Amino acid sequence: MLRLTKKADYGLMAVKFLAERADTPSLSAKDIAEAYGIPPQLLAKILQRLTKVGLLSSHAGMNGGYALSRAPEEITAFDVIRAIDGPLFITSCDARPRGCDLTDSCTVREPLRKVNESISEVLKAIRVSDLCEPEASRRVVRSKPEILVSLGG
Amino acid sequence: MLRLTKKADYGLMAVKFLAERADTPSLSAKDIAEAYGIPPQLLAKILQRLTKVGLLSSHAGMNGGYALSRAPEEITAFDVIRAIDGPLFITSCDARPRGCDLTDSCTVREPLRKVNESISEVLKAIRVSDLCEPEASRRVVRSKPEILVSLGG
DNA sequence: TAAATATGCGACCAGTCAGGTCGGGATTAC
DNA sequence: GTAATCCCGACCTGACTGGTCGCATATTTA
Repeated sequence: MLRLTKKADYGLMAVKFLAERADTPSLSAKDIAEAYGIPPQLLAKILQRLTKVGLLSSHAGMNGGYALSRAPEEITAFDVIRAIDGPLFITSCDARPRGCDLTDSCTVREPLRKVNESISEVLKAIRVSDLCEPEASRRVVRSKPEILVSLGG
Repeated sequence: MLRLTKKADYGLMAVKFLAERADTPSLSAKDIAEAYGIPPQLLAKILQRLTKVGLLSSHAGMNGGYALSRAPEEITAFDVIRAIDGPLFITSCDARPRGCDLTDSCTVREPLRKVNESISEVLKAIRVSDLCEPEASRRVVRSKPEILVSLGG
């Protein structure tokens, strides 16, 4: 499995959409939802969450809507996903309260934590601006902090 | 979120356990479950799955149990996780039937698929033998196929 | 100022799924 | 033949995801 939620997908799509239309003063949740055919009210909640963490700026009222509050180069996939899905933990143990019952006996926690970090780095290496690139420019992003998996310590 | 299931955790723990005791002729599901305090019946099902895909070999009857069917160096975390959790898809769309409704409009699928591959590579770079290393030898595994995230193509 | 359009937010609901249990059948050692 | 073990499908339950509803608030415009 290891999949992220549909909400995160929607969030990424919306952010990309906003980035591509940075010139447009403000786009409403409805606009974006219609563009992709996703439930407007659901997307609304997602956008609200992204606004709350400061990735988007919002404007209520007529002709209101959302806009990126930072440049597309300054926002990573990691930012978006974490804002929506919460902190990502590859081990189900780490998902809250002081570890699972096996905290003591679990022997694969530590190595997996490292894997977790690697994945985070991969996601952090992807900027929203990367998502927007026209298909022509097939850039290859070498994930900046080279992926290391350090085991046993 | 983006976490793998508890079952996968258990599976990894069990495989590690078996690798560390390769000398022991055969270890039962009960043995392993008790060692870690995990539900025996649940672990049993997990081990059966791992057997089915050929990672473990089983032996019924008294003094029966499980053993790795390959050397610990020949089994990766990816193998174990995929056997238990199924193919890993970071996008919730890819999780089955011919993509979601948005297959056409979804614009982040392709980039995320690349992320998916990167994560797979990370997991493939982790061998069971790596999990077993005594804490002393703090090896650093440079994930072999250098992680590339190629976008827009 | 009233209407229309937006965001903000909490409550709620239904379906899915992960984690776990139960029970019965087949194998093998002693 | 009996005990230990693997094998396997059915089932249950609680949590969570995806989605909806309704209301309050903000802002523009006529």
